[in-house]
Amino acid sequence: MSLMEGGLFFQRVYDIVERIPLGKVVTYGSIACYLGNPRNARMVGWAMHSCPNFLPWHRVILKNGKLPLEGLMVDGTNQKELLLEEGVVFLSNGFVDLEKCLWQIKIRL
DNA sequence: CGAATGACCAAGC
DNA sequence: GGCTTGGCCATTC
Repeated sequence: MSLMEGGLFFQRVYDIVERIPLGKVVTYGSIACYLGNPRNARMVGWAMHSCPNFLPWHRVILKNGKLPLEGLMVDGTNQKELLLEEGVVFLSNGFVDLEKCLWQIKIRL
């Protein structure tokens, strides 16, 4: 609310990201779709770029299961390491196993 | 207010 | 399987 109040969408995105269960992941497209605009995935990504550090930002990935910031260090660690600690399953190609770990958003606004 | 930006997505090669 | 192109639309400058 007080932080980055300029974007209403951003606030919505943060609200959802904050509720992602441990060991689960969500795609940018899913969030955008849940917010009403399936094509807003790009905006969701931008929202995450400015997301507060207390959010589980590492649980938000690309729709094909790939990590957006794979290899890059964020806050002392990388996204894959954080997900592995939570028990997220990775395939041999380095992508997240969406079949097992994709979280279907079932919360009410 | 017009132009640029972006941690995306789908389609095509 | 990977790289390129076009489209999308709220936020920023």
